[in-house]
Amino acid sequence: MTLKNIDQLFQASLAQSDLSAKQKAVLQASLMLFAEKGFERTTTRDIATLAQVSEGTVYKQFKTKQQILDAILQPFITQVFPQAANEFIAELTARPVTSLHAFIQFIVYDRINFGLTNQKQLKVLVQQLLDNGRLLAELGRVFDKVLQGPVKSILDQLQRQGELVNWSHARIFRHIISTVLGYVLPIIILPIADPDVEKITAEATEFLYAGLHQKKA
Amino acid sequence: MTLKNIDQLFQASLAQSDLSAKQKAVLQASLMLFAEKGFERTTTRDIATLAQVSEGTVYKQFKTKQQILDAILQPFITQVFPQAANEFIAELTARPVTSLHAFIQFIVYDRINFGLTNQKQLKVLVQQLLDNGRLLAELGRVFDKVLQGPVKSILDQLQRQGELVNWSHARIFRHIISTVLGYVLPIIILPIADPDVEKITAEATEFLYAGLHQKKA
Amino acid sequence: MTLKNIDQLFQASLAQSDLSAKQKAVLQASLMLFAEKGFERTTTRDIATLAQVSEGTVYKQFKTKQQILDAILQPFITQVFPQAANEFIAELTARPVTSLHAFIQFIVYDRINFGLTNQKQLKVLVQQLLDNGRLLAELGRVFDKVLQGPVKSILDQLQRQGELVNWSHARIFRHIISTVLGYVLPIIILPIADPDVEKITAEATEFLYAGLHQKKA
Amino acid sequence: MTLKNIDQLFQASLAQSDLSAKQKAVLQASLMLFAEKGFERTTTRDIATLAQVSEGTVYKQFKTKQQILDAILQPFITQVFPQAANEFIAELTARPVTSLHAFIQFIVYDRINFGLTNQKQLKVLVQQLLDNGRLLAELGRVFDKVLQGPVKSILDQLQRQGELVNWSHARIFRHIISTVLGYVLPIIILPIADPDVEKITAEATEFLYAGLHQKKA
DNA sequence: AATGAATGAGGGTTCATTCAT
DNA sequence: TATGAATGAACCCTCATTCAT
Repeated sequence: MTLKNIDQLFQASLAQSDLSAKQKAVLQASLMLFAEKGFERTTTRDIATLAQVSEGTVYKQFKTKQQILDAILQPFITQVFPQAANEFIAELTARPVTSLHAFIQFIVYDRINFGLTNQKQLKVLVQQLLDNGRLLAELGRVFDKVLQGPVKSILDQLQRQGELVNWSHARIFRHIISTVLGYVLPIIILPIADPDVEKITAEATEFLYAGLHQKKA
Repeated sequence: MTLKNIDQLFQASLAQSDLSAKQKAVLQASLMLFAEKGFERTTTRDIATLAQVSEGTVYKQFKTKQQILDAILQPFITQVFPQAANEFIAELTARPVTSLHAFIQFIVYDRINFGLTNQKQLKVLVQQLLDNGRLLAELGRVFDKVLQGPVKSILDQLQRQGELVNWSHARIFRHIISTVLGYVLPIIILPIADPDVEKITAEATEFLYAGLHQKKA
Repeated sequence: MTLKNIDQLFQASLAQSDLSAKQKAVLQASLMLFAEKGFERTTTRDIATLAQVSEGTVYKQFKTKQQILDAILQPFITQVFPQAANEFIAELTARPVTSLHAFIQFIVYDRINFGLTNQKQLKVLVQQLLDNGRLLAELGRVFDKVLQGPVKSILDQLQRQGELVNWSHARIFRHIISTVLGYVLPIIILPIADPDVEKITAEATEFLYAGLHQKKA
Repeated sequence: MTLKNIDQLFQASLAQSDLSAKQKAVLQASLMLFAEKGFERTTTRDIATLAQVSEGTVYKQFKTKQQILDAILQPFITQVFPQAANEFIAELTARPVTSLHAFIQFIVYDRINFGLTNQKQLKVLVQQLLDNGRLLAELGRVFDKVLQGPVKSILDQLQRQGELVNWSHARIFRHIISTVLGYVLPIIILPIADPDVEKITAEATEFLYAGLHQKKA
């Protein structure tokens, strides 16, 4: 069974770390608070309180508040995102790609759900990405990796079939991502209560398909 | 002569305000510092020093540090963006819309330049948008307004001509914006030294045109 | 009129500094507390309270607690001790040196009084000298300077008269200092209530005279 | 074979105590660290680490950090110093006292060597003596005791022979100690690399002999 | 007995904000 | 009006001490 939720992936990542239960609670609480109020406005006392732990315990494992943030971000880069990518790839390869439209529809639906399921976590990440170029760079590397595996062969196949425009895979990905984010980010930021996922998916898919499919000569 | 630079618009906005020269210097300095280091990491002493003003003076006009931020953000909403929108509209109406492709090309080129010219200011804004939903909402209202004026008639015309897909203007705008941001935001965040504006414009235009033009029956 | 009291010299040193009244109060309070409880056991809150000042004010002038200590020690080196040395020299030159015995008697009496009058200040200094070799080195330089001026001519003269042993002035000084400290330091550390200055002076003088005067062939 | 080194005496003192090996390691490590960085700047974690012991173990025997210091200081008072004194006395009695000059020369040479061999330990002690008057008082009692045994008879004999001035033994001792410390303490504090023991001994002996021997009528 | 994770009071320091001059 | 010294709450972090295992 696949995990579609960053929380679960984050838990799993924590589970296989050598941190004690309390240290994990610290990271957990930090994630919540950083998402809610931002890094700067979260105090170490807040963290300790929410984690039901003393302030001293917070600093047992992590030397500084910044290291807590790093400890949260690092698994995102090295674990959560690759893992999410892998599962995404797994689902992709599980089903035979019948057409470009089906492919786009799947991706859009999958990623929109992913985004909406993990609103809180994405918010922290986006905030940090803004003054942490390194983070974005590493995230870029994850995308590159995704673009190598089965995605590459699917795109190649679709291009060979003359269904998909002959652009670089990176460019195609950029368009897909920005279109999806065009729907997801506003929802994350304002928070919109009940987004109509079906409608969103339909709209994004329709636009992307039109933009990416090969026009017949 | 038109202003393409937020700085100039911001100056102009300040000029017609009833703030003293020192208060303007405070806002100016605050903008610089908030962009550079973020709101939280900027101290009122930093601001006073850069503005060549005493800390007391900073608090003469603004009751709190937060009010300084508001004072910067408010003109963005009420002045800078509408002004930018108006100029954008003015340029748009100045030239007769010959075709959807030309229209898209113009918008994309114009907005990409706008974005790249104002990287610093946009960074502050994006940062604030993340934990200030109200800001995004107001920004949305500005967009709505832009979508009423000449843009509306242009889009209507293009749709009547059968060139532009029959989607809502808001949706069309969303696709344009997200596609442009897909190129601009990475440049703002990492900072990429010399972006190839021509290539970016060509790619975004090509994709948007394909995605938005009406397929003949 | 001469100042025999480090407190007064310290005040005078403060008076001609550009520190505000509150900053001076901070240094004053720090001196008291460092003497009483030691540097480490004195908190910045203690200092603020005794100085009748907020903790923020303590840090207006001095960036760290250590800098407060430095600010106290530095004038000791550059002002208080040279000043004390100068006054000592002045008194020395004021009276014609009639004999080695009178010379020793005067020095011993003067320095013992100096030490007993400034017990508290000396205690801070001695404590700091222990883990601040630089301080001792600079103090050494002050002694060197004292050994140049009129003291030099007096010792030279006494040696030429065949009254004083033909040792280096530094060595002679070392013996004088250690003998005086042999009486003064125990009083400073335990604190002995009412030291018999007359008796102490007599004993130290008798011993030093015996040790330092030239035995006739 | 005699022990001239406080370390060895301290070891011996530990050996006959009922402390476990780990507790001894704690005291050992504490001594090292207190000497190096001072009591306040030494953390219990430092001690535990150097002693290769857990922090819990440190607190098994000693209720507080202060008790560790006490546990170190107490043997100095009750064991190390008396032991050192006894050995000093033993050596003294082993050789017949031929003259005042030989007596002084022996003491000076012996104590200067003692001081230079145990620089680190003396530094801790001196530091503690400064804000621990009780310690100095007890040290005084040790001196008193030394002044009772064979030293007393030697001094008596020298005084009867008309070689040694007729001052109280305490006073004579004070002069000897302060003269020796006048050479030893500066070496301990700055640390001077290679002190010329021969020269120091010669100088101190010469001065003390002149100061203490009986002038013929 | 030994461990070391956990505690929490308190330390030095910062900084938004106030106010006497 | 403008200043910047002064304030003090609150921050991040340390460390002596405790206690479950």
